[in-house]
Amino acid sequence: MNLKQLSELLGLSQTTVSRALNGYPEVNEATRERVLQAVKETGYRPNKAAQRLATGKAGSIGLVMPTAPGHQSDVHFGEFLAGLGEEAVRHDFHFVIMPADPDDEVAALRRLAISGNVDAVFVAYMRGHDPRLAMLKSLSMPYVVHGRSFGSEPDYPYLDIDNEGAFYDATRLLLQLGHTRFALMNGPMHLDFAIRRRNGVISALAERGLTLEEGCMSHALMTDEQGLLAMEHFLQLPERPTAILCSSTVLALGAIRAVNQAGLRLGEDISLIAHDDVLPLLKPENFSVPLTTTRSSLRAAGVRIAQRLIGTVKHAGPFPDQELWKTELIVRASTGPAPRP
Amino acid sequence: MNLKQLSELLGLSQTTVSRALNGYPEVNEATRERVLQAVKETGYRPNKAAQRLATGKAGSIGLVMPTAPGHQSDVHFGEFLAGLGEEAVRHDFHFVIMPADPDDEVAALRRLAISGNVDAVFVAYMRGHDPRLAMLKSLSMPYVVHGRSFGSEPDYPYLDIDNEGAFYDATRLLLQLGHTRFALMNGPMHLDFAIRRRNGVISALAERGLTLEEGCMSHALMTDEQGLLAMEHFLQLPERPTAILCSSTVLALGAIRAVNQAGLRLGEDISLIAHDDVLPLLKPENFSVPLTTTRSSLRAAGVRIAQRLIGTVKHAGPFPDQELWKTELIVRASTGPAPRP
DNA sequence: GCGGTCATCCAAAGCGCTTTCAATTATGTA
DNA sequence: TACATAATTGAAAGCGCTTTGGATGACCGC
Repeated sequence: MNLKQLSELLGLSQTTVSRALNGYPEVNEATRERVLQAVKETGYRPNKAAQRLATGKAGSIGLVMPTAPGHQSDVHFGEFLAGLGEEAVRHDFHFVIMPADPDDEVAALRRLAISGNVDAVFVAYMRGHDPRLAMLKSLSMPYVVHGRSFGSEPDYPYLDIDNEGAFYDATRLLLQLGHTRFALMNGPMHLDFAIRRRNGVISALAERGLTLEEGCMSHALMTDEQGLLAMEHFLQLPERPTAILCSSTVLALGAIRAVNQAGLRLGEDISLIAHDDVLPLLKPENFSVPLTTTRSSLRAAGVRIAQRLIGTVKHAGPFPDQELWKTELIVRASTGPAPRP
Repeated sequence: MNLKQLSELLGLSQTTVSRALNGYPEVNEATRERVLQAVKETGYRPNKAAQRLATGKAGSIGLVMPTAPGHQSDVHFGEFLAGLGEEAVRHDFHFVIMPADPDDEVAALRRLAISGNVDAVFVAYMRGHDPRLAMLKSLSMPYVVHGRSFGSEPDYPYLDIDNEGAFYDATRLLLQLGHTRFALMNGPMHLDFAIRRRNGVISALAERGLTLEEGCMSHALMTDEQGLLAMEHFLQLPERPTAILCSSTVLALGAIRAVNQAGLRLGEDISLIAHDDVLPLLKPENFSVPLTTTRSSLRAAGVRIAQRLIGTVKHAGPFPDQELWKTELIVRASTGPAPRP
């Protein structure tokens, strides 16, 4: 069933039927009713491809999913997607996901954008001086970035959390508890959030005249294995750190395993604060020693970004171009006073 | 830049350019070279919407993502998606993800299929007597199902793992170790895999004249919390089970927490075998007591399903309609001889 | 009774591509 | 040399929808 058939069935022109369907005012209410009724009976659905060709609108937002044979799928990604989805479903939008090799993201993003398959794109895993920004700006397609790009002019639409503030506050808490030997277990160094978190830690330490040694910093993929390795390394240092800042509860998972294996007690010998993206799988309160965390829901960020993207496409009101969310610092049992030497 | 402009630029007809681009044989090689060169220089990309309208092919596969405000995002889903993506990227396919309320999946699937946005669909989280099967069959669109539907005629294309066999074998192993009191921690009862796994356990037990009490079975969402709750319940039974079969490493996470909290030792007081979907986040060998598991990679299943789907759309050779993968039973430290009474 | 305003509706022109049917030229064959 | 055959290329007809630019009456005020 297509428009032509439907209009013939009704004895109307395609024009009128199309207008009735799309809520144009210049069609008689009685006629509109008749059309709507016929749609119900026949189960007519407009062909999206044709609609898109005619209007240029696709009703979908696009994103690039980094993936490769060896590439670990990222829980964070799934959680974010769930947030996007939650909002998209309310507006009858869908996503187009373009899987791409992580090395090929710029090109993949461009392909996606000019494919005509999407009305807007969303970009995550921002890096310092991210090359995608220039590309996005040249594209004249709505976009929102999750995170920011350190070193780039902040003149693009983004939603980010205050990573620096979060880790600054967390570090201050540990300082107040008397800790003096710190270590930071971070995400890959080229990623924006990792840069800012490190800066947060460093500036809080600097206020007390402390510094973060190179050996007390790890930058790695946020997997539990890397957490284990990093922590094992920290624990073997001559001046073993007593305060650990950790960029993810996933890293914390491995880190705590290392702590246990070393026969140390979390919250007593070692204090640890992790950033919590509110992954359903990894609740900080469910760790054997509940984790002190800086919290910000990744899923909520997904919802918000979808809102902004879809809103922009639909020309529904203006949206703030830049949003910076504060995180919460939630104290649980994994932090305690620095052990007496 | 569109086809018309490109063809004018080249002094050729749209027909010839189109054919050159799509690899038709009836175009002179020299001409084809010239066209390809021009494409490079101009950066021309065919408009997908137009292509789709003309051919009816979309170059994408669709799937429904269950999601809702309260709905927990599922790690299993993300992992599967990664597998699909890995294969899709090789063929320049993308996905269209339609987020939908879990109660609305049949309708969402239908909408997706007839939207014209996808060439094939994929369906997961199969249930007993799944109503989506009838719908899919009526659709005349290629599809592959992950899992099967207990109680339905197996005349649809699927990829499944031998859930019954896996849990049968696991149960037998525990029987051989001398266990006699069993419990099963399963996924939601309406899901096909849960039904089959339960049957596997029951039939292995039956061979020894044993049965699985109603109280020794839990059917719940596969989250660590549910694992904790279920295990706490099991541990309070008068005849406490010593052998636990567990449908997911995620459930096991919570279950083991309960075991530890009760002061029991895994692998000694309690033996546990979990099914391992090979989630990067949850490696059985990284548990404090490494887990004995039945293993089958969810990601590999994703890759394979994408292969079949894309292959079918591209008319690339015939594919087996039904595949049943065996699982591996890998013994680690979480299983041991039944404790002496 | 006439120009003017509304309220409705329609014919037809795209949107950018693929594909059928035909035309044109080059190549071989008798 | 004349004719069948193969190799290339094009014109034009869709694919199913939206939208522009009129029609066609009905209704009004003068």
